[in-house]
Amino acid sequence: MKRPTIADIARRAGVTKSTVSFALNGRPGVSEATRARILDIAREMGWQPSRTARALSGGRAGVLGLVVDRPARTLGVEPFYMQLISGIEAELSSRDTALLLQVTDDAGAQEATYRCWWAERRVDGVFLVDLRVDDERTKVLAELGMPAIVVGGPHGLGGLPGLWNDEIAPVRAVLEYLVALGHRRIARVAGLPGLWHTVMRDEAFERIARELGVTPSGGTADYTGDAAARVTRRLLASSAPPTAIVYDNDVMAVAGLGVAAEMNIRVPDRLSIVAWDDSVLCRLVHPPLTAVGLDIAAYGAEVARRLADLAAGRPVTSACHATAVLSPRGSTGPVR
Amino acid sequence: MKRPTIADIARRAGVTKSTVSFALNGRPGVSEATRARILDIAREMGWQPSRTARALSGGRAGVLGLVVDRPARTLGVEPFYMQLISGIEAELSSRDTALLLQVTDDAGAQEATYRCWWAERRVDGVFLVDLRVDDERTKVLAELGMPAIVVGGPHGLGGLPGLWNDEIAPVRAVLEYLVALGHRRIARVAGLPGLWHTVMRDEAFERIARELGVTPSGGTADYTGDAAARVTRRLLASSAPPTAIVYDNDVMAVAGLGVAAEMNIRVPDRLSIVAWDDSVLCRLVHPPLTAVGLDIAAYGAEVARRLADLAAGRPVTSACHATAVLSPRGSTGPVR
DNA sequence: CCTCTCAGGAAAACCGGTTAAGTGAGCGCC
DNA sequence: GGCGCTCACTTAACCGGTTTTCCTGAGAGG
Repeated sequence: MKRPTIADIARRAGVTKSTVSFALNGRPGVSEATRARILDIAREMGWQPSRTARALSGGRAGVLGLVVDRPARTLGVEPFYMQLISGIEAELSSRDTALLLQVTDDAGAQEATYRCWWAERRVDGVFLVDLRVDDERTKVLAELGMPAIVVGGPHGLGGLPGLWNDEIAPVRAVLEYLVALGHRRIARVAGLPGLWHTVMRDEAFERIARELGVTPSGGTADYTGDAAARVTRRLLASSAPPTAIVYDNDVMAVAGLGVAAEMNIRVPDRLSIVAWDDSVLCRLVHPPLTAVGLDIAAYGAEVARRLADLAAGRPVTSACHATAVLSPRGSTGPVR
Repeated sequence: MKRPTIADIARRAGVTKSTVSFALNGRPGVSEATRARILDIAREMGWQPSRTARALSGGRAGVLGLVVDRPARTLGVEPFYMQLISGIEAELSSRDTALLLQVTDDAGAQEATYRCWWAERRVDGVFLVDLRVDDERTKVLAELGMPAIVVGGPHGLGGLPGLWNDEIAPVRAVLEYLVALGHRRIARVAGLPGLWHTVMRDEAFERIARELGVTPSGGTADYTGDAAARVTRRLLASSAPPTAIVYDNDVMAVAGLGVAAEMNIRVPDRLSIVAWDDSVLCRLVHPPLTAVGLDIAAYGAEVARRLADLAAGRPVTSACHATAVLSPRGSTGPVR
């Protein structure tokens, strides 16, 4: 009960392997009658092409890779990646391409993973996420000549194409919204320093805040609730505490809300909270969090589309994908 | 600048491909001197075996598959899967095996995916998660003769080995804990009906509650915050509302906490909340949630180990992996 | 000195496809 | 009638490994 191969089909059809291959792939050089007969036999025998054989012969693995290096615990609770992955998946599955996932705790191992995957021809290309400023990985990928797309990063990094989102406009939207509510002391709890979008937002926040006559303050955390809680406690315990805090992801914002509850600071009466990375998490808590978000699954799909094109040899340009929009909910209100 | 193949090594070493293959795989039939020379050359040329070639020749893909069919939005916020995946990953990467992931919204497509993967020899085996009672998938897998392990299900399903956790003892632990705090009206918000562990917990909850003289109540939700919130509102609005609610996952428990806040019901003063599936999410909110949990990453690693063994042809038995433990935190307290 | 044995390595088949090159029949055209 | 052309298909090489079979030469033993 072995699975059928094209050789089996060829034998049954009384032709050769190559004819079968041509017929099954819809290429010219086979008469319609023969083609129909071959297709019938293939269907009847339940033939499916062997991925590995195709990959070996065609030189393409039909697999794209994604390395995520955040500790498992952090990763689990942060919706961003799962949404991105599911968006990528949706696009790839329609293209008959698979996603190879690697979850690491070690940033250094990532480069090694890329080298290994490429050397083994295990993947046709990779998604580069969590781009840092002066990211070494872009150089490695460029050097390897490995198709790669920078998810959330600018163009021109080692010549790799990127797909990013507008990080400036949402910062302005959030600040103008808070200012309109009367807030003048606004803090920002930033995510991992060194990440490209963190730097972008930091810079925009500082600049636009001053422009709007707001006193910016803030701190840095690593996207975990614990770190965000520490920063939030410090901010709220200061002599001139902020009346609004903007968090760089949803997890930290929820943690901030928890700290407010713990300190008996009512939200939004005495403190407004805004989350980046809108997700169900924001609507899970009470009050629901005002958040800046976009359709991450759609973003993932677009990124996947571009990387697939790139891996297939088609040229891909860099682009800005979308601008996150602000969804006001219960966690923000006029300053007392 | 092509990557080196064993043929290149053979040419440089003045031997044949087969000798190189034997040398590189540590098989007998090659003199130590020749072996050392070949290994040197291979290292110098930066040779890496081609996955696809190995897979084609050896008949093994070096890939294990996981199909998760929950909508992207739900999945993203639920830490369980990411932790499981990262545990699986950790184990597999040390075995030089990859994880193929498919995220579906459609339960029906899952069976097709298995068939396709197996026909294309894309994977050597699959993880079967979210086991339902009378699950059709076990039959399909058994029929295909595809190595598979049931994650969180009993033994004997179509002969597939399983690795599950003790679902009974934690139910007893939670109920005894709540009873000791004086609770007599305890509700349970169950997860997706039809899932094996939901049924197990339902049954255990009912039985042990009666045994302890507790009036059980409850409802069913689909693991989403929205559904859990609806059920919670109904429970709390009833004439004899529960003094404690046990939720089948962390996301629903957080939603329940939100509903309590929205209804001005103080936790734990007037309502105690217990979450299954402990995760950072439980410690993110205020008060932090009392939860029943276990090391899911370790569970994933053990499951991966077993499936890898199975795919390699080694016999694997079913087993109970662990018993979740109760971590009391701020969301539970003595009944008023 | 002849044979037997066996290690070390060569040759070739194989896995399941793709693809370039070759072949023979049928046909139109001058 | 011969030439060239196209069509439909065959032959054979190739992808990069693994594995089986076969060959050769050296050393041991009688």
